[in-house]
Amino acid sequence: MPSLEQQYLKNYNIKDYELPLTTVDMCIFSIINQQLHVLLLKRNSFPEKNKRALPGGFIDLKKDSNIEATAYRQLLLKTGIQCPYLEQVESVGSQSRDPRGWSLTILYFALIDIQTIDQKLSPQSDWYAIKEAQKMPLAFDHAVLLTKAFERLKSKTCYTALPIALLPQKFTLTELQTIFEIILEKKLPVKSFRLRVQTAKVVKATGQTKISGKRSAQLYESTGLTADFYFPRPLQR
Amino acid sequence: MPSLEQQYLKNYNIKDYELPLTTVDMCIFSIINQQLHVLLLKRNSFPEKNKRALPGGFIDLKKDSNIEATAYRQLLLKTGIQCPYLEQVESVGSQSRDPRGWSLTILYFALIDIQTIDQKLSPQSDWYAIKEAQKMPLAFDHAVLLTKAFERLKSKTCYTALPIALLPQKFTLTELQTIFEIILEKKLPVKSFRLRVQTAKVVKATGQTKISGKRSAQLYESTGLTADFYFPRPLQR
DNA sequence: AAAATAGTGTCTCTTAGACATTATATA
DNA sequence: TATATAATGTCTAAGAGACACTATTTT
Repeated sequence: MPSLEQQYLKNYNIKDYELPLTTVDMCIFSIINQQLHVLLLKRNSFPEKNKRALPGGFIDLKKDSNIEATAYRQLLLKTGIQCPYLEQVESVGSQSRDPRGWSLTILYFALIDIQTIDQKLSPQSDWYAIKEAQKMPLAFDHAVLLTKAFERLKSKTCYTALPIALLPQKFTLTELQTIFEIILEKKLPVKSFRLRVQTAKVVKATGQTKISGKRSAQLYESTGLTADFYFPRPLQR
Repeated sequence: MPSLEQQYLKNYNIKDYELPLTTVDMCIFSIINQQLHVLLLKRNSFPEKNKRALPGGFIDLKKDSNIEATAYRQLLLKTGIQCPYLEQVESVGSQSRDPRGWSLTILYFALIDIQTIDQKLSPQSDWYAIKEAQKMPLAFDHAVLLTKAFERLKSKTCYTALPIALLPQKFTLTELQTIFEIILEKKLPVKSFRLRVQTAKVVKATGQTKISGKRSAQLYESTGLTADFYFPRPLQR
């Protein structure tokens, strides 16, 4: 004989309740040509057909065992890459953000190094410089989402070494500093930047050097402490 | 003649898609008897009947125009209060967290001063000290949610003046420091704490004093900068 | 006066930021 | 050798943390 709880669950029907349309949207950031870029897709179906949108889509209750799985699936689908830095930003939901009805999106951002993926993007997707993307009329409330994700990235750049995820495995400290400067949209003092990352042990020298411009530079790599390391003092905004 | 997009929306039926069960759950924090407490409800229906759970519930697509509205509605329903500090923590969703099916919750935390509400709680709800609550077998994954919310509170206590929201409008600096110490579970140096909050201008003296113990103390109040102010240097964890 | 709580003085240490200087590679 | 880029030296300022000290109230 089934328990009361088993009976309850047997009779429970999800379709009896009205639920919000739930999606996962992603800001995939990468540095291209010394500028922060974001991946946008041109929508080829209604609603908001032909407008640019953040990559994303519905949670697939069959395929995705949790929301992060949805995010990784979308990322793989759109960029062909498997394991970048992924972070949940926040969830935005309202009656009005999608004409199809009450809808909710869980916003993530990803940091990738575009050089390390040779995968060709779908013809619908393209990289846009943040500043350009923020001027374009994006689908739904994606302009707001983009700003939220960008703000989070800027904010975390002030107190973590997160931007390392935007570089190839080996990089020079000048390259790293440049990435920080691109994100924060301001110059940083060389000496204290180097002291900061080196005393924090978020990078270690590889012994190798890189000859790109004039004098060759030391190549560094992440120590792997990046994800959870917080600098003792944040950079000024 | 309707446009193609209008036709698409007319034929669009939400019920054609499988959607996650979406709820908003809340950690309502308050200081009682010099300890951080959280409001828990005893569930009186399946599933997880009779277990303690965080207050929360389904988004009401008719009543709630956005997710924050759901959070405020739940808060009013459970505590009778209207305008405390409310912050979204994160969203957690998976196949397995609820026996009814794929479910998603958007987790918020609220900070209230229990003294300022004379509202009686429903007989199902009760305050538990964090340490006690973390030892109890909570419904669903609410133990994990509780820990996430507590972690966020601790973390923000290190670089903002957020705990002010746990106090009545007027308070002494010693009271404020005590709240910080309760949350961070460690003693703080008196001199630098006072310097910190005063130079940051997150509190201002009211001119009034409070006679509670021996020597009377100055009463301060929030300057309202609390929400977005970040101290230039975080407290150590 | 004693005790308890409120509040200040002063020192050290760390680290961001400013700015000058040196080092090393290429052309 | 000139030049550009890489990297270091040295100083200042701000603020956290430690610890000793003073102030004010009640009993």
